[in-house]
Amino acid sequence: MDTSAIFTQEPSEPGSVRREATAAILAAAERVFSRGGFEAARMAEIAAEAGLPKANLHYYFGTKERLYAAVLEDIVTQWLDAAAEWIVPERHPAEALSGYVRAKLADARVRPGASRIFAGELLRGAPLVMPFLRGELRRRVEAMGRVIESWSARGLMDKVAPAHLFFAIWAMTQTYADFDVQIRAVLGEDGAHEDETFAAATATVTALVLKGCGVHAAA
Amino acid sequence: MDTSAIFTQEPSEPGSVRREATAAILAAAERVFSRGGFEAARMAEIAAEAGLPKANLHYYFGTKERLYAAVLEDIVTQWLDAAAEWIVPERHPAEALSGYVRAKLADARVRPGASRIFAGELLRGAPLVMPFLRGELRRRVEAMGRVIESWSARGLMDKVAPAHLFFAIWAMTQTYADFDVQIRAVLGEDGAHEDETFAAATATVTALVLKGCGVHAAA
DNA sequence: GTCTATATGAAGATAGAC
DNA sequence: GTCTATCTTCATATAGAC
Repeated sequence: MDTSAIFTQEPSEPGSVRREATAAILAAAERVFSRGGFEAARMAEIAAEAGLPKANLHYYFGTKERLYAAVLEDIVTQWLDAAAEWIVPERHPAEALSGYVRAKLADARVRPGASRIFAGELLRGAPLVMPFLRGELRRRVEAMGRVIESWSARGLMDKVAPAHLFFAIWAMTQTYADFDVQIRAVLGEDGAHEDETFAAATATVTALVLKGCGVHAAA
Repeated sequence: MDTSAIFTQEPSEPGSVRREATAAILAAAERVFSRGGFEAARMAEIAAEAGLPKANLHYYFGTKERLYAAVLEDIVTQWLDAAAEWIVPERHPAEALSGYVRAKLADARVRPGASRIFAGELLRGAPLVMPFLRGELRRRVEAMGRVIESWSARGLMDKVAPAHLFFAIWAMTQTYADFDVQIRAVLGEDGAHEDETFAAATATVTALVLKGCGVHAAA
């Protein structure tokens, strides 16, 4: 073991302890909140997973609700990027929609907890994310809706109700994270067939969206 | 007011008080559990909505968990009937799938609380409905899957992964109950355009399913 | 800045009168 | 069978030593 790092180490960059602690707390909180939502989560459990005393959580975040809000903020921020990357007028709808579906399904698989926390927040009536839903999300859906309409106008796909198409895509993809337990139970999974399940899900959802919207194969 | 009913009334049919009380408790419990799931629900709140003292809930149902289980049982029982009515080999898939989608969307609109309670239970990891998922539901999906495959074999629709098709249908329809708050926020609803929203949802989901599965119009 | 030990309040459950 | 009053438990939050 190289112990020289002790000597070459910076004399504690300001906020480095804070940054590591808050990062550990946020990661632990995402895991715990994803299991049973806000109410079921216990501050003591989050503290234990973060490897810190319970009092530190209150020191850094004040209340349970503010910690939960910080986790939600994290999730929502990353949420919008995938859509902005794929749903752009320059792409052909075949590429855009299949790419978006694939990205959403991959995210549901890699980071199911984030989707579940968001789902739980909506089920509760969205007390905390309501401003986001009515503001930023609504504007994004309107903008993406105009992209869809431009594709329809160019004859690249059928006319559809754009917002409802997004509701459908979100529902079909996020169900693999949110209701994962149901899917495993019905398919009788022991975890061994994960790759086939993912492939079948991708094929099914992509086909429903592309053929369902009458998207012509890209030239 | 006709007070003669006091005299003509039966001398209290056995169990009628019990039946009315348990029905009131179950109805109140479904409303309260649908708002924030098991953990967030308060026995005092259910009692208040049922118009009964809190102790009566414990008298009739023992614990909060058993009351919750009774509500879930109610929901799950009604759950399977719609599927059994529509997904049968005698029907043409165009009629069967569109009828099933319409029934699920109508249910999501009329009884959104039931869908939300089930969603919350799945999000928690399905501690109580797991036996149902692995047993009855799994068998039903397998049976309905054979119906789908028979339609494909007869050339009435494309070959699809039947279980994933059902996951997609459930997701797209139940999202209108579970994430109702998000849909209203994005569409900017004040409750005035409910009928148009329902019509657009039905049209969009039906088109995605029928065209997505390559179902030919019924002869 | 960090953590132990404790206060405070709330919710599920029950004892016991009616 | 019904309900009031109370017990018990436990989770959030904080006070105060280090």
